[in-house]
Amino acid sequence: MPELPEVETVRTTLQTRLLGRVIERATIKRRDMLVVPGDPPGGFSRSARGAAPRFRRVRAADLLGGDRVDGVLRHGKQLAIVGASGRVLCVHLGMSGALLWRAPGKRLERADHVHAHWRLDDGSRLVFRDPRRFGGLWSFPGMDNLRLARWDALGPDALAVTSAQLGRALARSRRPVKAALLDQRAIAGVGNIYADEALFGSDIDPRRPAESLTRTETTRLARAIRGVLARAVRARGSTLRDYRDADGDPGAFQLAHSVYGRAGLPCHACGSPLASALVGQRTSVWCNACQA
DNA sequence: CACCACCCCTGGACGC
DNA sequence: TGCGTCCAGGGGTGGT
Repeated sequence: MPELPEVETVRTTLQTRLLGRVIERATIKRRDMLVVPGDPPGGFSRSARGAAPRFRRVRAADLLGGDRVDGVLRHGKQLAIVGASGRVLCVHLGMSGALLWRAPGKRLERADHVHAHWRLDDGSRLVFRDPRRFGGLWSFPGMDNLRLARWDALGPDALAVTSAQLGRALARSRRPVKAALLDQRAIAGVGNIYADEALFGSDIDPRRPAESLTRTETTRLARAIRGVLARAVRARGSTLRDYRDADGDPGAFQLAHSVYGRAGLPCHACGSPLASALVGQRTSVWCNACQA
C-alpha cells in the first residue's frame, strides 16, 4: 500500500540507481498497464465491456528506450521518470506495485506479475511488478503534458501542505474529514494508513464533517500530516506485506503506527480500546477518548 | 457539483 | 491438505 512516504522512498532509491543511466532496452509485457499518446481517451478502461479498445503500437521511446534518465519526480503518490529527451514516464504503484532495481546479473526474487522491464547501460535492470494491477504506466512527450493530463488535477503535495491549503481542501464539504483526506484532488499523497495516523496525531475524529473543523484544528491537522509523513519518510515507509523500495528493502514505520491496524488494542495515549468502523468506504481506526 | 456505491484484481487469512 | 469465502486497498466510473 504505497502512500506518499513509500513512493518518496522509491523515488530516492530509484534516483541513485538510475540517474545518468541510458536505457538500452525497454519491454512492455502487459499492454493494458501502459497508456501512450494516441491510445483511446483515458487509455485502457478496465470496466469496458464489448469491443476491445484499439491500442496504438508501443515504440521503444514511449518507455524511455534510448533515453538517458535525467531525474525522478514525485507528486502525491505518483512518480515521473524524466528522460534527457524531455519524455516522461509516469508510474503509479496502486496498492501492490513495485519498481525494483536489480544489479547486473542479480535475479528477481519473484518474476511473476512483471508488466514492464528495462535494461540499463551498466547491465542493471528495472522491473515494474504489480500483482493486483491497480497501478499503471503513462507515457508523455513532456512534463507539461503529464501535468495537464494528470498532476494538475491533484491537490497540493501532502508532505508540505500548509494549513491554508488544507483549509481550502476541507472547506464547504460535509463529507467526513477522513474521506476528504483520502481524496487526491483535495490533497495528494495521503492514504488510509497516514490519514488515520494524522487524525490521531491531531486529536480529530475521522467522522467529523470536513467543514466543521475550526481554524485551530485545521492547523493542527496540517502539522500532523506533515509530521507523520516526514517521520515515515525517515523510516523509509511502512511495510505491511508487499511494499519494498527500489532496492527491495522494506520500511520500518509500521512499528511506529499509533492506530492503523490496532483496532481493539489500547490507545498508546490513554489506554482505552481503539474503535474501528467504515468511514468513507475505508476501514478506520481511532480513539474515542482522545479524538473529538 | 458533491457525494456514494460499486468495480477493478490478487493473495493472504481463516473456517470447514 | 484443499477448498471456499472474505477482506485489503487507490482510484475510476456512473448513479443519485
